Amino acid sequence: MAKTDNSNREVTISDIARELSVSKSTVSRALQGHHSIGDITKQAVRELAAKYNYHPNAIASSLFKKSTKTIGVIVPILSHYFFSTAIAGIEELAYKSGYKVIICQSNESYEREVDITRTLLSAKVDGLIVSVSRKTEDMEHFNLFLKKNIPVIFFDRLPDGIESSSVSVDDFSGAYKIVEHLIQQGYRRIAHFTGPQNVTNAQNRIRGYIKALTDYQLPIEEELIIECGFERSHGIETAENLLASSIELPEAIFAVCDPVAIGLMLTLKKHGLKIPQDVAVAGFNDDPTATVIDPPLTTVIQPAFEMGVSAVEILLDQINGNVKSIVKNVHSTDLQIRKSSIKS
Amino acid sequence: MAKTDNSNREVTISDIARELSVSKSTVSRALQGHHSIGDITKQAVRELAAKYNYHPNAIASSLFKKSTKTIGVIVPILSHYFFSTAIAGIEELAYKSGYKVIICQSNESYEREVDITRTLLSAKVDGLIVSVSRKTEDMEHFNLFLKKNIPVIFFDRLPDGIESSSVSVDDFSGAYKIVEHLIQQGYRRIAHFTGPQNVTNAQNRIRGYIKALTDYQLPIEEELIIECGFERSHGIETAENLLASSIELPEAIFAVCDPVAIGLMLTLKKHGLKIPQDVAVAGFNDDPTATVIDPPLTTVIQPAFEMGVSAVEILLDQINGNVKSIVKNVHSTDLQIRKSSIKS
DNA sequence: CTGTTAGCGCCTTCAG
DNA sequence: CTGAAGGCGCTAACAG
Repeated sequence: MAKTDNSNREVTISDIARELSVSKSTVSRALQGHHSIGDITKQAVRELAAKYNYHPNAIASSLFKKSTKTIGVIVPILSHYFFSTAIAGIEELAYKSGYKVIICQSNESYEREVDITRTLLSAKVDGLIVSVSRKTEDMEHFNLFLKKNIPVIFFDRLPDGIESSSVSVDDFSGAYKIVEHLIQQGYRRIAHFTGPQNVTNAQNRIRGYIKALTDYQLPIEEELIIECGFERSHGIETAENLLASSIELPEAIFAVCDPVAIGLMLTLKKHGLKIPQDVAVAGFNDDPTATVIDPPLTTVIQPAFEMGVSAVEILLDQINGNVKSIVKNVHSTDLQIRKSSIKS
Repeated sequence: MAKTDNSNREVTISDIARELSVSKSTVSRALQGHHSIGDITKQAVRELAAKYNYHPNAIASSLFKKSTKTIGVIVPILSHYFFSTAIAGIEELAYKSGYKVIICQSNESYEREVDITRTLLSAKVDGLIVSVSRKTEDMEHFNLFLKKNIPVIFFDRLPDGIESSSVSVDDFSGAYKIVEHLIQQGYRRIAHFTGPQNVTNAQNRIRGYIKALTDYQLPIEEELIIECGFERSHGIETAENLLASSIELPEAIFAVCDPVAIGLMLTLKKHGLKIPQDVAVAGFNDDPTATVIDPPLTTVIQPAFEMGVSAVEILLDQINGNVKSIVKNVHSTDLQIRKSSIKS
């Protein structure tokens, strides 16, 4: 118990070096299994490190190496199934690749998103994976990363006006396929509960919807394209408004995502309407609730977990300089037909 | 373009200092709004910092300050509603308090959990919030944090044999209340689909179940306490096994959590059984699916988001040394009675 | 009000 | 095969 015994200090390579009467460099090299270190030394260093519960200070190492082995992730909201599943995929590959994941939620606020990017820039993340908030129009805060050569991968919601890699699903064709399916079932007057219009995936789903109607020579009725949010509560609200309005009830409704479709179905059922007899419903996402509701919901499968994995794959390629060019990864979608859309 | 122009280097306080012909300390102080710096200097420094998109290197600062403003979070699986919602609460308060959150999922693997703690120890997180994997029996890896005076808060699933603060719900009384409700509805033969037994909350729910039966002088039938996992698939499997077995169908089933209850209900319905007429069902969690299934599921509300917030509150208190002693935060639960358990 | 100095813990040339 | 030295970017005494 010398007076230098600062009992509550972390053990460092210096401590180990001193005790073993070798230099810090030797310890450092031994710890990382450098070939040019004698086996006896290596062994001794490792034993002492284990004995003292030594854990390398990744902060110090990052400072030197200019790489934190950390990736930042920004999503609008963590508790949504799609996002939490995508993050599970992100974390999975990141973990296997030795990367840590810092997660942040923008709560759909532009200001918070900007603030988060500042924090992440300071944290010196090696890369960024983002699904932008629906309030975000200006993309300068992401450009800061690109200027500093920190790769940014956008997923699900892609921003306009910034050139960077992305992972998404083919929203257009997914929407097209599901609307086509409704048409083929014999539904003619098909409404669409759409998402906020500054979010690209919502735009693309509308386009798919319109294209399908057009291809099948059905009229596009403006009043049947109704703006809505992404949540169940928005689906309920929009459905209530529709039922209270003078608009004649459509034969089928394609909702921008499953939570909205679920809200819609609950509302229809509450009003005594039968699905699909009175109104057919289709969603997007294949949320776990889709198979729970009665009747089960027809939807488009969006591979959330795999999208997260893809985002990390692309990100690591860019971090490691394997790929310089911009990659636009578009996952294909699968139609999942269930009873909510089957004309009996 | 002097030859020292390393164009792709990050701007540091040294660069700003040089350009302004002041010392690094002055820049550092100006940036953090130190009172003893002249307004003109301060102004000049800030303008230049903004012009160069300067972002303080939090890594360097952490190295000096021995605090990373980062908290580590370990959960078994990210994509479960309870966990993703709890994490949303964690992130919310952490963000407001200037902390970053590193999330990791153990995938219910003990080895991975241990490995993650090593990474987090190296990352020098200021604190840890954990829901242990169901395979975890040995807690030494968490003791390492406590030995180094890094606070650890356990939530939801509390480990045996380690003294640390925790956030949980009163699983015992939640289970007691819901079983009592079933009894009061007139159900007598009540089964319980329980969770893995090395997880404390599952244990406590069993205890609540048994206590309620005992208090109402109903027999405890071993064959009606059936071990199950925490997922919908486990509920389906366990329900199928029960239906295929020689055990007489109970009047009501209390499932350890909503996903299991949902799996159970889907299976019962598939077999043409009516809920609650043939079998009543109750769950735990108030998952979003509970209000979607028909009939809506009676459950116990567990305030996931608030639990996350509480965990961070306690953690920050301990990090800041405000509270040294161990805090056991137990949230109370609320019974949410819906049609799945109402005797008609 | 500002500058000088000395690290935080680690890694990697460059010498032996 | 090993050691010495310097520095990553920032901060906080300690001096002016």
